[in-house]
Amino acid sequence: MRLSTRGKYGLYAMHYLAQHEHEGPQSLSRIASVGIPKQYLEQLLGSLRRNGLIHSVRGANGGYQIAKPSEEITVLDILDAMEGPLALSDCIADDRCCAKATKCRVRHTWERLTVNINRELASVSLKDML
Amino acid sequence: MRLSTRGKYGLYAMHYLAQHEHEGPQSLSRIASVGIPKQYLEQLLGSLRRNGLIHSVRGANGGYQIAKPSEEITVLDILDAMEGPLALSDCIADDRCCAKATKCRVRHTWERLTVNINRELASVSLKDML
DNA sequence: CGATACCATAGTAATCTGGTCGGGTATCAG
DNA sequence: CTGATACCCGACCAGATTACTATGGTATCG
Repeated sequence: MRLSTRGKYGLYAMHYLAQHEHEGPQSLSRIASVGIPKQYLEQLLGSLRRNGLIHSVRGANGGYQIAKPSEEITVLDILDAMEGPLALSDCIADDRCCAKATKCRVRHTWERLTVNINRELASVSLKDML
Repeated sequence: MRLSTRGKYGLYAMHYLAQHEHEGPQSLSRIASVGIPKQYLEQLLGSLRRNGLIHSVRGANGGYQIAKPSEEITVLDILDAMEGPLALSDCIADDRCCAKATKCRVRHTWERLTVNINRELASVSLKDML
């Protein structure tokens, strides 16, 4: 169970944007300078934007900014945006999968663990990372 | 960030074996009856065995048994065996990756989260799942 | 109007996933 | 001893995902 580079890059990018929270829009090139391939990062920022975590300014002198104060953005928000929600294969995401769902102890266990892990991820904000 | 079927099947299989802890070796076919493709499961049981979570008995009337009492086997043990350890891409697993490692706040954050998530996974034993 | 910089889609090589297949080897029953 | 049972192991394979790259478009500033 490992985090993809999408998640890693997402965290790096958001960390950079939080550092420059009040300095106006930061261009793609600036953000990429922390060590992320530019064109790939462009896609990732698109995901972050569509999930409401950042907003963008087009045109010359444009760039990206975080959409909320850094203490209101959590690691969970970022990872969910970059990799989709934490789930046990398709089973937990889809209620119908396990016919004997209510009797499925494994599933029940995994649901509890998922809640706890998500709480853990939600307990760290961007601001905490600075 | 989702768990693969390897992890799911691993949990199912270990749960089955824990249920039949003192009933002698359980054959591959028996275990597979919970809904896992037989030949695929055979591979997965190999991983569990090489990680010391189960042991096998060859020959007629052979099969698999858990190698330790069910209260000594945790969900973390099983997921680590099936999917490898939780890591942030290759960065956390490999100390040399991040040149400015000590200054890398993102990495530090992720290390703390990893420890907490692992603790969470280690807090549930097979016995708890029964 | 043209340089800057975001937006969107498509392609792509490498890797991973979720299997299947075939041929071993160990053990027990008769 | 022999055959049936059942684990062991490596190879193979189609399809999905990952991590990019490429190209062309659109908005905005000066």
